[in-house]
Amino acid sequence: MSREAKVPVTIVDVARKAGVSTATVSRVLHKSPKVDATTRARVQEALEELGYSPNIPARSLVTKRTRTVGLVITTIADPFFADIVRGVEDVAIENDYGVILCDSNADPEREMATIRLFQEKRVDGIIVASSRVGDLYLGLLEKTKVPVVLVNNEKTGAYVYSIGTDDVAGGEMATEYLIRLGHRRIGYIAGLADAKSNHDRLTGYRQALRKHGLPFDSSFLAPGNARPDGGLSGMNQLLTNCPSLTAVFCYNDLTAIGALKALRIAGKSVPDLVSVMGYDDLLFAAYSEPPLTTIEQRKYDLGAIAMRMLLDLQSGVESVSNNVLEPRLVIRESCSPAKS
Amino acid sequence: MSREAKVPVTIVDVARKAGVSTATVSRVLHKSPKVDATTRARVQEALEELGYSPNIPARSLVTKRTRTVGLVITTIADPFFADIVRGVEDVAIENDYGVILCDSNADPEREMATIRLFQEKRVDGIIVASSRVGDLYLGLLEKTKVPVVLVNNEKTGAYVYSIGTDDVAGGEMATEYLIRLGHRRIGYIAGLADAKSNHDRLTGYRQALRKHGLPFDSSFLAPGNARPDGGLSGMNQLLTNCPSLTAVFCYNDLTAIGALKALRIAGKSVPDLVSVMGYDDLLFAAYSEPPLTTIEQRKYDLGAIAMRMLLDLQSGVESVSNNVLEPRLVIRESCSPAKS
DNA sequence: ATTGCCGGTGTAAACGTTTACACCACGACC
DNA sequence: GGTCGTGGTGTAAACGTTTACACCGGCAAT
Repeated sequence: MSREAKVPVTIVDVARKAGVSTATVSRVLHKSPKVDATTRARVQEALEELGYSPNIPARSLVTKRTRTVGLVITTIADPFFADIVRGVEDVAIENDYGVILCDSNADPEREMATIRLFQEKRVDGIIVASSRVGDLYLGLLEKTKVPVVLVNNEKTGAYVYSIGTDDVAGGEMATEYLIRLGHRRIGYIAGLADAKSNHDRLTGYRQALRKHGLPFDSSFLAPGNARPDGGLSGMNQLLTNCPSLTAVFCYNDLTAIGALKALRIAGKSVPDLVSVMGYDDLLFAAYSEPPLTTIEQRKYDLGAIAMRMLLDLQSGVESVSNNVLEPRLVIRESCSPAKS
Repeated sequence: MSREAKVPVTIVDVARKAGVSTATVSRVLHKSPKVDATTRARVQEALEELGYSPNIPARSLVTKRTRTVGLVITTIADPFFADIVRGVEDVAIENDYGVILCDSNADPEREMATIRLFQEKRVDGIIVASSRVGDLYLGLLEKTKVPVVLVNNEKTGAYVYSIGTDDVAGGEMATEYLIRLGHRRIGYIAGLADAKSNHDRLTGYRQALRKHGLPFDSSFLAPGNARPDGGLSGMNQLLTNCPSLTAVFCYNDLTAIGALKALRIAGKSVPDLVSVMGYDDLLFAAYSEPPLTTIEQRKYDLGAIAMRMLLDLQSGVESVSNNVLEPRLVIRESCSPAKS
């Protein structure tokens, strides 16, 4: 306003202006009770007038807290991770934390660069939603003691916590629904082979089969890559190898839209000739043709809870180390009773 | 290895171990040429053995550079922004920069919190891909002198630079293609009303109409929100108000998939009865039913270039202040010649 | 009236770097 | 044999905070 703010206003400028020491300024900044009301007011005013903005890096130097967390995900291009990011961020910003994002793209070199960056920036915690990587990080945290929370990838170890969806339950739920609809020959199009979530969903699938006395046939399995193109090629493979399939469970919704496209090209109508089940319940699942029956994960909550765990860890609250959220079946139109 | 690293290894630990001063250690860290080869080797070794990791916040205190940029986007849930984020990040990490991400969600309160956070963290630059917000930021940067680059939202001002797609060309290109296919009554489903990109695309649409001597009819315009639900309701409105439309240009692909769904529900087949044009060329545009004809934006490059501009600004290179990328028409199957 | 306590405040050290400046030894030049 | 670089190194101040500790003055208790 009247006062023209010199670019970097420091605590000593404020102190001088208010006629107090820097210690006192610092105290009012931290709402310490041990400062007289009138002094506080005077400082408050100086703060305003000068347009003071605390220098967090400087503060970090002495407090050893940066109010920053690192978040590494497989790829932001997958809307599933986008929602996780939203969750993390919302609770971070509520608590005046910043989030440094890195998508690893499953590139090991990139991952190492990310770790190094997080270390050098002295982040207060790390959230890893990149299932492939989990293991790599164990080394890091042993040394740096920075708390890590893993999303959808529980692991054990000191300073390691996790939050995830019960993917075996999800896989079972999906498969069981298909079985209930009368399907007997059900395929599975996989995600990234080394992802825990892929492994778990497949386990759920096999569990459901067993539970209903259905044989497991490994030729019903097709590889995928958690992306539409993988769903497309996986479905094509299934179509040529096992034309008798009447339903297919896809690792995720992205895979499913690829499968849908393959089916469309092959002229097999969905769900009349083959039923398609997704996983994740992404936004567009409701908009595909036909709308996708899928398993909902609480993506946003996965992120929000992960961040909250980190916050608790900061403040010394010892939170549970392994959290799991239940998946939920969302019925739309891509699955129908098997023709007998 | 043999040496057990004490958790926070500082430059003085290294100096002691190598028998040199901290200044020398700092010099080898920065590859200063003015250090003897044998000394350098000795320091190098100490560095390794101690597992030293520089403390960036501490460094920032003296250099006044944090190697961090702030990125604010409308919402990470829109894959368009996800790609921008990827672009920013890729070039950031290549240059050892960190990116603090914030999605504003078009919430003004949230936006202010974001700005404050960026300020306090003393970011070296800010990238704004949240068109609505641009203006808000002008105030901030006047004071802090931190360089800002705006994506798809050029503005003028000191310290403000921009990179964007030529949206009026894009809008014109889209509309013109429909006109060439013989369409005469073409609707437009809008995005966020106050977004520059929405305004520009609409301008392009009107320009194409005028160019081909077609009248502009404001009842052919429907509101949207840049999301599928807005596309759905916008299309429904068009369907009831102007049943004679044979084509519709959508603000973006997300809007288009909503429109596609509305059309499907109404039993109007695409593209036979009505042609649908999108914008952005998101990944799933190739997977929708029918595959979407759309205008491609170089989303990734938008982000990458923005980050590069910031980097140039840091190093004093005076880069051009207003960059624009050309859009491109991607023909798939959602548009066909008008039935006469 | 002395003592003790305590609310309120200031002093100064510490955090981990970078860097201007001073210094030293040594060889080259005159 | 001085003088002058000059390559290599160390010293110490600075960056903006927080916080342990000391200090002071006044009030209550004795």
